[in-house]
Amino acid sequence: MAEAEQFAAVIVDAPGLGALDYRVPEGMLLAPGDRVIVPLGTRKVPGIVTGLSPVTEVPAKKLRRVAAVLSDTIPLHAEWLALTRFAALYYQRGWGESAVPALPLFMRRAPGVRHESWLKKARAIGPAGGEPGPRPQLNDEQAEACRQVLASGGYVPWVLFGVTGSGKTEVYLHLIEETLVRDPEAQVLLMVPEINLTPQLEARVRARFPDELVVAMHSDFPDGERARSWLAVHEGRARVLVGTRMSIFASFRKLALVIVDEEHDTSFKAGDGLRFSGRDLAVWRAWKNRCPVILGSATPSIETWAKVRKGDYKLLTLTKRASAEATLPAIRLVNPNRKGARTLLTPDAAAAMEATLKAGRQVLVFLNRRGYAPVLSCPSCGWVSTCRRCSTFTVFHKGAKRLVCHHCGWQTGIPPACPKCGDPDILPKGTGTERIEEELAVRFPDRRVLRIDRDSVSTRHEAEEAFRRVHAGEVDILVGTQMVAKGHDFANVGLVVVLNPDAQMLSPATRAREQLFATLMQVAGRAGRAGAQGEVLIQTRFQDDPLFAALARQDYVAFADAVLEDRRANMAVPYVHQAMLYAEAKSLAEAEFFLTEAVEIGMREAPPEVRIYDPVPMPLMRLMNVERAQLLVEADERPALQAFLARWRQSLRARAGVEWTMEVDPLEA
DNA sequence: AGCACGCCGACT
DNA sequence: GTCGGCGTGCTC
Ligand SMILES: [Zn+2]
Ligand SMILES: [Zn+2]
Repeated sequence: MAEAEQFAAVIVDAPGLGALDYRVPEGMLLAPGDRVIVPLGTRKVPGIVTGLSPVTEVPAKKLRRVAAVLSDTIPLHAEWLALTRFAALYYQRGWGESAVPALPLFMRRAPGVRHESWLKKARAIGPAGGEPGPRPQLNDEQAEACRQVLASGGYVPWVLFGVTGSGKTEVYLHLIEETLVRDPEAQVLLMVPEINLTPQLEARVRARFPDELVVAMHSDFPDGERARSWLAVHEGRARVLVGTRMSIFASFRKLALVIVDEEHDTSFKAGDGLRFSGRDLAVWRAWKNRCPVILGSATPSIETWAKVRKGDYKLLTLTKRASAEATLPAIRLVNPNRKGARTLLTPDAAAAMEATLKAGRQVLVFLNRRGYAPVLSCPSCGWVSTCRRCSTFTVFHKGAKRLVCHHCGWQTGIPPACPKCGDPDILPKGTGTERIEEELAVRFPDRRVLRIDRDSVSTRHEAEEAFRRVHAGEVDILVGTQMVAKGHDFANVGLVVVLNPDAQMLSPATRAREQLFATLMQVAGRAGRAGAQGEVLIQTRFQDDPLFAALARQDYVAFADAVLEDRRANMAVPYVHQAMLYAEAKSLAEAEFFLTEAVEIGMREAPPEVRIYDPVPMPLMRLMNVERAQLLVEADERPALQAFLARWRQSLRARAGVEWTMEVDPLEA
């Protein structure tokens, strides 16, 4: 006897399309969450079943049939469908656009001939085995933090606030252990900011839980490996997932704890595609799963701190450095050399370096600028080296003998003379790590200087080798960018010199100050961790700025409270909510024209509480020969903004030659 | 997003 | 006369 006809609602990765109805062929068994292959126009595309119904509104002649169901594993869980749907609504995209690309390619392709054997191999991975690694005794603060979290029930967002070296990781490991013990099916997500920190932490987690399957996920993984981890988590075999922001879209069978390490790190925010915040989605996911979420940081982001102050997030504080003999470094502020001086390095800094080196300790010189000089320029006519494709300078790299665009990678050779006036005396202007390295080699001829930045160590292996040399004492002076601030402890560094924080002090970006504070706290944490007190010498002409006073006391709370007060007074984020509309075109005029039209449409649709600003060129106006403009939209209340965006997005009409995207909660506004 | 359809400029 | 440029619109 023939069964009643059934229709499947299927989401696909195409903009502006909702769920599409398809006929379910007789004999095909479908459930919500099943991955399918469906015809779309002339193509066959992957899709996800979101519902099944005996009726449809779609006219019969339009209806087509589901081509195949990918039945190699259990359907996607309802919680995962809810997550991707929320992300789509919140970040203003189609459901299919958030859900389908979140699956590894392997999980959205019709199975090939080797599919079965791959699955068998993928499912064969098991725990590391061996003896569990050491379980250090928790100090009373760590123990109290764990006690509070474990005594709580259901959804509670916690901020684990602790300085570098206060033992946050040990708290994570303890909470993970307890979570896994309490429920044999429970799974944990541990998110970390950067790929190069993943293997380190992954190894530590694996060593601690040798009898459990611990898997990793990050964008450097080839798809096969990503799919293997994905499947292990989806099927509930993996108990712990360690990964970067993309891992927030993993499908969990029973998520029982979410941890976001270094939650203030900007890498949790996706810069292209669906511009989601991995940290914010982590909080949503914990809420949905009625489980705790831990946001760990020595310098929480200002939006997170606002939630602590409001009482939305609960605070756990670790004040003690785990190694008892470690003391806070002494912070000393000195005036920078006057503008136009030959070098960035002040006599004060040089003298302090001399003393530290004499005492047999290492020096870390911090400068957040790669290359020899940010630009090459002609003193006679004012010519400056610029990128052919972007509206920016090309950076002078002396060793490589190239001028390089740090935004698009375009390069060119060093011109022998000024291309404009022929003057042969073109000069590097400003200072990067390469130049400092050169200067220090001259100034300290019998000291060994090592530079660590993305140019000097491009592979993970090279980076490890460089850090090994520092640890082994084969280096006296270490010159580095951001790269040295994160994750690595240098036990014998007695002095940190911060050459030019004023570059960031002068930045107009809203978040520049708090990011600088976080960076300085991090580099300061590199000094004095092996008993003797370390020193941090900062060259700045903003010595009265409360930022440095707070830094000297390592007082994040005072700093963050002051920032919040300022933001409230100026009605800035996080007290207002923002979205940005970006337009890209061959010319700035076209991009701005699109946005001007968008403003007109918006003005008709916006309720009074939504404020629409004027279109302006993006800070980097031209990138890769594409010119860009942006438009800021703001509201005091989130729901008003979201409702407006949803409607506005539908009204924006495509224009030939103009690409547009929307970003909710932009980092830069 | 793809992909087809369609309407105008320049080549065999 | 058709080859291909991309502007426009549709996909259950
Ligand atoms: Zn010149
Ligand atoms: Zn460029």
